[in-house]
Amino acid sequence: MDAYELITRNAEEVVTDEEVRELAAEPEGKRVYVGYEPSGVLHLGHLLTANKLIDLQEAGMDVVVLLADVHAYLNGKGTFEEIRETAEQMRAQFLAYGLDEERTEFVYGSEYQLDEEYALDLHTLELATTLNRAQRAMAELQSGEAAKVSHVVYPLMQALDIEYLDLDLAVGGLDQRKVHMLAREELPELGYEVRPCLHTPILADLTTGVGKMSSSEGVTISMEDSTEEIEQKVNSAFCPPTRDPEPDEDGNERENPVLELFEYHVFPRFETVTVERPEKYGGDLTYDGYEELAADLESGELHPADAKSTLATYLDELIAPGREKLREFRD
RNA sequence: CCGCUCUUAGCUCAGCCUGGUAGAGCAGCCGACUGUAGAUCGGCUUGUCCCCCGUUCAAAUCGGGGAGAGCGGACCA
Repeated sequence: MDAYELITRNAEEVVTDEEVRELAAEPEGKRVYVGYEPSGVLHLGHLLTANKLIDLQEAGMDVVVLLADVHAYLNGKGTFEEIRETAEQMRAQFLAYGLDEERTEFVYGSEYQLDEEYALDLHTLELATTLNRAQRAMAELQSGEAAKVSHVVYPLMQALDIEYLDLDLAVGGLDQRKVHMLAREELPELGYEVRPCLHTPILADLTTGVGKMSSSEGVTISMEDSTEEIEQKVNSAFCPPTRDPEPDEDGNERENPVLELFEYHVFPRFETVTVERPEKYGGDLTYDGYEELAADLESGELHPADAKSTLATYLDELIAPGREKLREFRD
């Protein structure tokens, strides 16, 4: 797989393709980042961008993981001390998951976001950005929460981070799109360079296949799940024998979350996938890629129940090391 | 600074006027049917009624005080 392919595989979009191709031509030493608001436990959403970071490391790039403690503070996530604690746990889980410790730089936002120069740039950005624009870019509010000034400052800081971390590429879930577009538009106004960005898909909700999987509602598989919990959650997932399910009664688009997890979590990390199946149902199956597996699910060759038990096994293997780390923190 | 409104199950809310310690829908859980899930059918669970004080035999309900949230006005002009 060449660098460009490695960098862009499983990406929902890159902005712009030309700029990313340029990076791919000479990936060695380029700095890329994802910012995470510290939370104690990583879930599959976090791990999706982590998969991309692993790809980028493999392509030769240097990875910066921003542990966004100031952002968490702005979002009302507690005191700095509490946020630090969860950030440390997060860091340990990322390393356990498979980020290369040698090529990963973990940075706390507070290391530079409180500097005078940063603050002045932030105010310049505030001056240049309409409330409406900032509001559209800000992170989703929890239901019932009222928008605060902190919430609109939040995305502006994300934009500045791209400059201050001296990055060549910004990575995030598709929900970060508006922030990145804001950054591309406003950074030049401050005399800074425009950087390309890359967005991963947003996984569908496990039980319904609708919308996005989130930790605040619905079912999420996370680093703290036991083998049994993973089996149980995967087994209760929505899984019609198709990769393109019909919309639900309310007309909402639905995905097949089981296939999504194979595509975005299992196959990127495993060369081959073996489905263990009783002789009664045809015996074991082996897949080298997502397409074959998806095709077999659609044709009926692979039954959803077997797909699920296999998925649970592989997810458990991915999660086990992080689960171990979390246990250490809690003892 | 002033005024108005709201606070009841995980969520959205009804009940309050005319006191008798609580309900609906959705969600959730369990079972049936499917070799998964969903859909369908059957069953079940859930509460410091925001807090404190008072009136009363009895307060979610009436009175007083307080807290939190939302909205509006005024000031700046």
